[in-house]
Amino acid sequence: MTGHQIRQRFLDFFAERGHRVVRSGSLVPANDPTLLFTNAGMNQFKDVFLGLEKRDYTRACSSQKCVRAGGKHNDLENVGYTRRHHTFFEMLGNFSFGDYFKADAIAFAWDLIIREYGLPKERLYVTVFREDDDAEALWQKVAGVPKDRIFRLDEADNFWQMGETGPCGPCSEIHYDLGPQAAERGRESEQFPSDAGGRFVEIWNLVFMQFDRDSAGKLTPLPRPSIDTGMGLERIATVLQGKLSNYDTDLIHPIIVEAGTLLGACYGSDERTDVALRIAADHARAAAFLIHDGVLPSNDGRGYVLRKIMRRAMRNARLIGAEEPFLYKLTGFVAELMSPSYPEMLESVQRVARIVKDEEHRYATTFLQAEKVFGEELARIQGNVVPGAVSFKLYDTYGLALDEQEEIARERGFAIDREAFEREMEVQRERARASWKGAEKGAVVPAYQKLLEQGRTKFLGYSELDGEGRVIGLLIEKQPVDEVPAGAQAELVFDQTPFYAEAGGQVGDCGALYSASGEKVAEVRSAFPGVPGLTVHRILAHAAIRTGDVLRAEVAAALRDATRRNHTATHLLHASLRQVLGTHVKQAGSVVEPSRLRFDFTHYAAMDRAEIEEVERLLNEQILRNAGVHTDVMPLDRAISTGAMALFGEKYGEQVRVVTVPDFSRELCGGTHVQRTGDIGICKIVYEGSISAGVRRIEAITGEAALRQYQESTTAIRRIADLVRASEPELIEHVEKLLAREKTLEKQIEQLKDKQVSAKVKELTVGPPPYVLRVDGMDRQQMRAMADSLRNQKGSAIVVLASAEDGSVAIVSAVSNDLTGRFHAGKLAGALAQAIGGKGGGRPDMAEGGGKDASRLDDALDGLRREIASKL
RNA sequence: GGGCGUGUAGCUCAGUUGGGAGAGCACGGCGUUCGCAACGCCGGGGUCGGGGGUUCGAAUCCCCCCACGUCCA
Repeated sequence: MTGHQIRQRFLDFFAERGHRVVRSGSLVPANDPTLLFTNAGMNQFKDVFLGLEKRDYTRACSSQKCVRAGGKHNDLENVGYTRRHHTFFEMLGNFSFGDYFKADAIAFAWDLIIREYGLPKERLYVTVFREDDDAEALWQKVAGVPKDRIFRLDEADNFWQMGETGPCGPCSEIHYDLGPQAAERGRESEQFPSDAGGRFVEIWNLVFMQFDRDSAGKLTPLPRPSIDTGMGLERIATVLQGKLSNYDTDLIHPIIVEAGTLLGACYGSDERTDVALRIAADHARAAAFLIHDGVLPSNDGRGYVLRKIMRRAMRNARLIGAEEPFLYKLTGFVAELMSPSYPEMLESVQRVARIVKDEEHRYATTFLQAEKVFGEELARIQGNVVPGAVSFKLYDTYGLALDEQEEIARERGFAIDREAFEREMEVQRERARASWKGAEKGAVVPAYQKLLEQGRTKFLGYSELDGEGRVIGLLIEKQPVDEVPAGAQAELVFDQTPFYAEAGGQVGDCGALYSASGEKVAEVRSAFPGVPGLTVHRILAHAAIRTGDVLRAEVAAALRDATRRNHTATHLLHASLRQVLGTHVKQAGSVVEPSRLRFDFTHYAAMDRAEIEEVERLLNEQILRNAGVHTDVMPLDRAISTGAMALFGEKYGEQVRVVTVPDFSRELCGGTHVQRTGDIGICKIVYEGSISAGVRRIEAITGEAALRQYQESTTAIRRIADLVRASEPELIEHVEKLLAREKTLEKQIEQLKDKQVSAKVKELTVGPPPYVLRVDGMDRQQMRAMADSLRNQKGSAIVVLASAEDGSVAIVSAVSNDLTGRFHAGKLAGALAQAIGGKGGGRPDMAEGGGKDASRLDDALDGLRREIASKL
C-alpha cells in the first residue's frame, strides 16, 4: 500500500462512519500565539474542544501537516540519526466533539488497523492509563484484545493535557512489534513495554478528553467528553510497507534517492553520507511545506526556525562535499512527490525554489565570511587548542556551527575545546533567561468566556449602522461589574450590535451609544473580539450604564464608510496585483483603517514604476466600472471550489462569507464593503517597499484621503513652480537645468579655490621656508592642499597656516619628512592652537588644530615663527 | 525580548592612538588594434545607513534609531 493510499483509506474509513473530512490546516497556526507551528492534528480544533467555537458537525477526521522544531517539541537535533524523528510529518486523526467516546473510538481504531490495514493481532500491544479501568475493559470487550496484551502506564505516558488548565484525560496507545531485527543490538530479548531500542513502536494514540483541569489542578468531569486521536502517517507506512525506518517508506525514500543524485552521493555507502541524505530529505519536506504556507527564512520566530532547518540541511550536505545549491531542486521534487495529496504544492514550486535558492546563496556568503574570521583567529592563537571563547564567538556572531569548526580545525591541526564552548553557551542562555519578561500568552479573560456562554454577539453591521442592543456584560479593567459610572473607561458587551469587531485586518468601529431618551451615554473608542464571536466595545461612559440597559448603538458613519472604501479597494488591489505580477502573489498581511490601507504580499522583487502604474490603472478601471459588490454566505468547501481566495494562517468557520466583484475578484472575507465599486471614488498607491525577503508592502488611500493627497500634491507643485519661476509643464526640465547649473557652479568654485591656492603658493615660494602665516578666508581643504604643495615644492620645509573666519581659527601644519625628527607638525599645530585658546594635533608630517580667539593670532604666529627660527 | 557583529562609489571591499575618502571590478572618453580580447591614459560617480552628542576637527569615540547577519529565549 502506498503512503498516499494509506492516507486516503484512513480518511475514507472515517468518512464512511459519519466523519467530516476536514482539510489540513496551515502549518502556521491561526490565532494561536502560544504555538510556533501546527504540531498535532487537533490544533485546528482547539477552540471546538474548548467550547469556544461551534461547528455543524460533531465527528471529523483529517490528515494534518505538522512541524516539530523549535518550541516545546524539538526534534531537530535528532533528525537524520534516528529512524523516526522528523521535522515535518503528517498526523492522521479522528475527532469526536461530545459525540462518541471510548467504546467507539476503540472499535474504530481496531477495525481500521485489523480489517482495513490488515495488521496481525499478535504483533499488537495496547497501553492504558493506570486508573482507566473503562479503557482496559473496552479493549477486551470491543476489540477482543487479550488481557496480557494490555499494559497500564503512568501519567508520563498515558495522560494527556492541552495546557496547564483546560481539557485533559487519559489516553490509550496502540504499539506494534517490528520484530527482533528492529531492536537495538543486545536488546533483542527485551519485551514490551520496553521499546527495545526501536522494536516496539507506538502507532496510534487515542486521547479520551473527559476532564477539565482548573488552575488549582482540580479535575471536574466534562459534560460531553470528546475524542482526539493521532496516528503518524510515516510510522504506519513503515509498518504497512514492512520497513524498519520511516525513511525507507515511499513517502521519503524517493527524496533521499533524489538528494543522492543531486549531491553525487550514494545512499547506503557510509553512515556520514546516509545521515546527510536523510537530513536533506526530511528538511526539504519541511522547507517546501513551510514556505508554501507562507513562512520565510528570517532571524527570529518561525522564520528563524525555518532558516535553521534549511541551514542544517546545507551544512550536512557540505560536509559530504556539496558545493553548489541543491536544496531548491529538492523542494521541487518534494512538491511533485506530494502532489497526489497536496496538489496546491505545485502552484508554489517556483516561489519556493526562488526563496530556497536565495537562502542557499546567503548561507554560502555567511559561511565564507565565518571561515575567513576563523582563519584570522587561528593565526592568532598559541598552541593547537581553540579557546572556548573564540569558538563561541565564531558560533554566536558568525553562525559557524561547531561541527563545521571541527572540520576546519582538523584540516589545520587544531582541536576545539567543547567543554569551554558549552560554558560560554550557558552564560548566553542565562543572559537570555534573565532578560525574559515572561511570555504574554494570549490569556483569554475568563469573563469574556463566561459572556460567550450566553451566546455569540449578533452582528447587525453588514446592513445597519445603528441598532438597539441589550447590555449583557460590563467590565472595568477586565473585571465584571454591574454598573459603570459616568466618566469611566470600560468594556461593554451587547447581545447584538452594529459595531464591527476588529478582524481580518479591518479595524473595529468607533461611534456612540444613546439611551432611550436620546441622551448620549457613551463614546465607543473601538470594538474587538474578546474571544471569537464576542464583540467587546471599549467605551468612555458619559452617564451611568447598567447591565440589562437597552441602548441605541450608532456607528460613526463617516469613518465606517472610509473603512469600507479601503477594504473593497484592498480586494481590488489584490486581484490587480495578481493580474499584473502573476498568480504567485498572495496576501501576507493587511490593515484596513479609515485613513488608509496597507497590504503585504508575496513577490520576489521590487515593483517598477510601470508595474505600479498598471496596478493603479487596473484598480481604478474597476472603480469607474461601478460594478455591484456581492456578498454570499456558503459552506467553506463550496467557496473554495468556486475559486474564492483564502489566506495563509487565517481561520474560517464552516459557513463563510464570499465577497465578489463580478469578473474581477472573489475572496473569503468577513469585513464590510461598499455596495458598488464606484463608491470608492479613487484609489492611489502612496508607498511600495520591502518588508522582508520575498514580501512587499503597498500602502494606498481612497476617497477623501486620496482627494486631499491630490490637492496637497498639486499645491506643492504649484509652489515649487512659482519658486523656480517656471510653468508646470516645463518644471522638470527647469529643475534639471538648475541642478546641472548648481553642479557647474560648485565645480567652478573648486577651481577658483585651487587657483587661489596655487597663486598663494607661487607668491610664497619666492621666499624661503619656514612658512608661518595667516591665510584668512581659506577653508581647511584649501589649507591642506596649500601646505602639501608648499612642502612638496620645497622638498624640505615647515609650513604652519592659520585662517580666521567668523571668530574661529583653523590651523593646518605640515613638516617634510627630513625635518620631522626635529619638528613635529602635531606639536606645532598644538602650540599655536594653545596660544589662541584652542587645541590641535595630528601626525608628525601633517596636523590640524583650531581655536576661538582670533585677536591673539598674529602675536601667536610671531612667537611660533621665532621659536622655529631659533631651532633651525 | 536579550547578546555579538556588519552597514564606505553601481558591485566586492580596504581605511588604528580622531587630522588628506581610497583600491579592484563595472561605467564614459581617448589611444594602441583590421576587429575582438587585452593593455595604457584621462574622466564621471560618495548625505561614509539615519539622527543626536563629544571635539578646533569624526568614516573613526559615545548615545538613540533603522536595515542586514548570527546566536540564545
